[in-house]
Amino acid sequence: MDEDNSKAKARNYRVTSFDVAAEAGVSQSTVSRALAGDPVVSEATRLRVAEAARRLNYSVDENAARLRTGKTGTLAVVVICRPDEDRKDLNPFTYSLLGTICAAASVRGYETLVSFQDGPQNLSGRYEERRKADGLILIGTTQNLDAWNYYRDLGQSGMKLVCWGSPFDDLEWIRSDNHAGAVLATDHLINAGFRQIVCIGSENSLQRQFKERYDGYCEAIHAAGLTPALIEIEEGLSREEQGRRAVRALKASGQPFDAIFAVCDELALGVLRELTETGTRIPQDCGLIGFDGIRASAHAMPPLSSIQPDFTAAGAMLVDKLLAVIAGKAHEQRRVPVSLLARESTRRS
Amino acid sequence: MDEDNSKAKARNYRVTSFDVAAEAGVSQSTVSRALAGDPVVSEATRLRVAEAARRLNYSVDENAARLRTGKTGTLAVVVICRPDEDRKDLNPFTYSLLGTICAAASVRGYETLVSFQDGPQNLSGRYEERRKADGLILIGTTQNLDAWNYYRDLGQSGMKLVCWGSPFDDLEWIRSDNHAGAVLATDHLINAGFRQIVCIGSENSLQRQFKERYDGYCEAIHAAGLTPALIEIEEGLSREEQGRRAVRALKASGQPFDAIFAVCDELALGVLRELTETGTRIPQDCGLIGFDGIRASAHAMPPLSSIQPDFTAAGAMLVDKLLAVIAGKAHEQRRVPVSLLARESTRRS
DNA sequence: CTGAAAGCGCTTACAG
DNA sequence: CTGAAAGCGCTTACAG
Repeated sequence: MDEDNSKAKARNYRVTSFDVAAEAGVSQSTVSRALAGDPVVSEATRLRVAEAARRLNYSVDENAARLRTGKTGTLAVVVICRPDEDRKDLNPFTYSLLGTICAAASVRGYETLVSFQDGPQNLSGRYEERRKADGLILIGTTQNLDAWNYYRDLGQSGMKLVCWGSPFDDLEWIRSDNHAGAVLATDHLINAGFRQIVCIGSENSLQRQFKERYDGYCEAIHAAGLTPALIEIEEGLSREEQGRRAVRALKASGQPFDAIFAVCDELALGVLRELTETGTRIPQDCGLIGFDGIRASAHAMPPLSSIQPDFTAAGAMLVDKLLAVIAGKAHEQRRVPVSLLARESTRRS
Repeated sequence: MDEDNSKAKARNYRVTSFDVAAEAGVSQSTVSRALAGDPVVSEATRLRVAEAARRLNYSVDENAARLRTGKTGTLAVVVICRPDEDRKDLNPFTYSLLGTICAAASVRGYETLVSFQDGPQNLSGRYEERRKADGLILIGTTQNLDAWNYYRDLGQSGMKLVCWGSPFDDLEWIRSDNHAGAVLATDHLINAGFRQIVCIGSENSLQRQFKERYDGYCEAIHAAGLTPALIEIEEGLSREEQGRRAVRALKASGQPFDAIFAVCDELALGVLRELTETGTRIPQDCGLIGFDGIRASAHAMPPLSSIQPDFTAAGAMLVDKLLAVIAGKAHEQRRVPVSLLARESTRRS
């Protein structure tokens, strides 16, 4: 501890560009230009400065640079949580997206300031005003409407903001190609030989993607000359519980079914559990496919077929759209391509 | 788009503390003090300034404040990935930890700068030098040794750094109470009536926690008058594949077993899959418990018993230890408490 | 309790 | 190609 203290004191003096300038025998402005890679400085000088900086273990103070340039080189990522939700229990889909956003930002030379927000005392998106970030990416649950209204207002007032799957059309958004994905899922069931395919999902949810997926399902069902059927999920429950209850409602309805398309994986996991526990075997008695491609669906028994968005593309598109908004340019891309993950739960033997 | 442009131009002029000063009829220094809540300013003045700031929609430019104070109010969180690993496929345990770290930092008034790092071109922890963060929290896989060596060097050279489950003792670390957790898991199996309990794990892995868990297992086994047995996992594979192969090795060995303690959940999921596919029923033919409490284990069929660290405590301890390191204070806590998640995979009926 | 002034460490016109 | 100087927007001794 004591040695550390003396070390800490030695580090208290900060090496600045003036020190490097003295060391290299040039002016401070030249140091700044050389280190920034300004092509106007001669190669010889650039090397001399770089060498001096290395010797002194110098790094640019990016706070000072930012103050001068007005740019932060940082993007804020806000993850909206349910008010009562533990931070560790977030939807894994959200976490995957967070990972690819940070990766995409990094590749483009930006840092990412991440925060998890839920209640009103917790909502704060004024990163631009406080000069902490150049713009903001919003992801997370659509079920926290207060939070989305807060950010909608900020978006209206000119804040640079893009989001994943917004419940509102007046924000800049990116989403999975839900329609195409639902067609893919439904066609997959049809091709496997299933005929009485029920959709467990919603026409009215704030989750716009649920409606989009239901529409895609209907289109594929009609194209095959079959009849669509929807079990609407109950609001205000966990996805797993919604899935369980939808199965009970389906069974109680007497409606015949040989396969289920659940509009998200967490729903599908509840469906799977309820069916299995009540003696319906997957896929022998009932085929099942979800949507989102979360890891848990691969670990389910049997492994659950799903539709997976290209997460890497999703992160890149969110970052690129935000950078376009910041630059005041147009950015038309909105839909992330999806693909089929065919696993055992849809294998008709 | 055109309306937005004019708006953007109008916002181009930045409101500063001087503008607020003029509006409130006080000096700029008073504005700074009033907004910082300095108790020396009179209540009347403070209110007048706050009102003026609100009218002008003013926010402190935190870059400027930081330049002046030398503090960033930011903690860097670096997630170490495997070099070949997709950002979206990270261990869910890591993501849960990331969530609770960000939450704990936020409660303590700090922002979190998050980055995912893998290869050498990608490693950069010099947040302090560049004045981007006051310190760094390191989490993620222990399997990327290059990355850990890089950060070990930074830690040695005085950087403020704490990590989760370091492979090195000379860094400041926090870990689950692995010994107690393993005892909990093993006693749980013993109490359920299992007697031939095999551990699938490692004595030599860089993952120190694997050894700690194995030791806890041995202690509980010996205390019950039973005989321990370890199947050592093979290096360089995915955890799931390691689990599968360990089961094959176990079966090939002819060693009798009626339960398995897998030292992490991802391993346990591979074990579960291999056993189920080869006709061994869980828990009727073999009990199974993992460690880490990841979500996928709850969704497995049957749901997998596990040992769960208190993630909220883990995030808080990491942040508190880092803040202690930054302040030059001692912080003794290192072990995160764990608890048993008893599910079907250990239910002996 | 309040104000005038210095200075944090850069970048970037402006000269040469 | 390089240097001297201004200034980004704050906080905080120093006076009063």
